[in-house]
Amino acid sequence: MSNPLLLEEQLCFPFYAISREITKRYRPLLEPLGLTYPQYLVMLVLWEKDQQSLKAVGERLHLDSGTLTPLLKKLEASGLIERIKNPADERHIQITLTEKGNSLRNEAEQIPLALKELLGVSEEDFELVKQTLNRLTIKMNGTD
Amino acid sequence: MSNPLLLEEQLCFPFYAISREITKRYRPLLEPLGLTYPQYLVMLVLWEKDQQSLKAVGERLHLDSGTLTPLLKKLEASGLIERIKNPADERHIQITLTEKGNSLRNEAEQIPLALKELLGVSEEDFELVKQTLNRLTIKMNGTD
DNA sequence: CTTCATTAGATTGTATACAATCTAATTGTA
DNA sequence: TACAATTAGATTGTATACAATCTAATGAAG
Repeated sequence: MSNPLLLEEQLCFPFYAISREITKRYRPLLEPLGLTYPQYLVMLVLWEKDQQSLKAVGERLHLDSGTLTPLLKKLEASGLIERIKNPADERHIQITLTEKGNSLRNEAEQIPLALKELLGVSEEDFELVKQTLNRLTIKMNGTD
Repeated sequence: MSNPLLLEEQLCFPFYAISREITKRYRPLLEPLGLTYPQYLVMLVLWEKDQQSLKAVGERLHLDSGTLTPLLKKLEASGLIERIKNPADERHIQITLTEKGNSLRNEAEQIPLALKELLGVSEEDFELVKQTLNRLTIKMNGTD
């Protein structure tokens, strides 16, 4: 029986390491767009569906207001989004893409393919990993 | 052809989300030991092999001095490690476990199993994911 | 022996994460 | 209608990450 405290035995570590590695490889692709990786994720969510509340975006990305409030303010300062209180319920803010935020989508469209090439992962591996992770996510959520 | 900018189409996002979710689930297990998750990883590395330089630990965890210096100072403040300049080459610091740091290992030994149960991942899934990720790591490193 | 390049850590500045708390707005209910 | 509970965001405080820069120590070449 091997040492259960070996780094390689932990499921956690590969996720931690790979996640950071991927983020790092996004950087040069996102820099021309003026986005960080979490900011890019927020933009993805908004490009899918404009005009969402902070809470809705947060649920999609599993991020709370402590993370999103400053991040959204930065995107607002960059002129990509607007944060407007919902008149119907002033507790909500509506996050809306600006013209600039919308058109940034065109440039972003090249990123997924460019990243795949940067990672050097084959299409089969890509699909295998995606499916494996989806299974894992479902299982993990099941214990919530 | 589906939208390549869909969040679910990104390989990146599951890693990002799962990695943070796992870290979150470690928290209640590590809190009694007075460790954060990255601090726990450093301790794992030191329990494997005591007396390493910051650089060696960093290479194992893919972390640089910008992250490790403050983290190691916290572990030192907790009395778990010592940071001593190597007399043979004063550019290196030797990171050494204290008595307390060594004995913490006994309490840590229960954590991997406890986490597995917390995640609710079957042994087969656990192995499948581990192998899939190892393959991916190799591929990714291949492009370095 | 000196000087220049290299190396290991430390430091600085920016950007997340996230628990905990706070505040204002809304809702449920006696 | 009052008023407690709930809810959405904002704020605060702590702990990473990491690029970029700095510093001190070592090594290499002339």
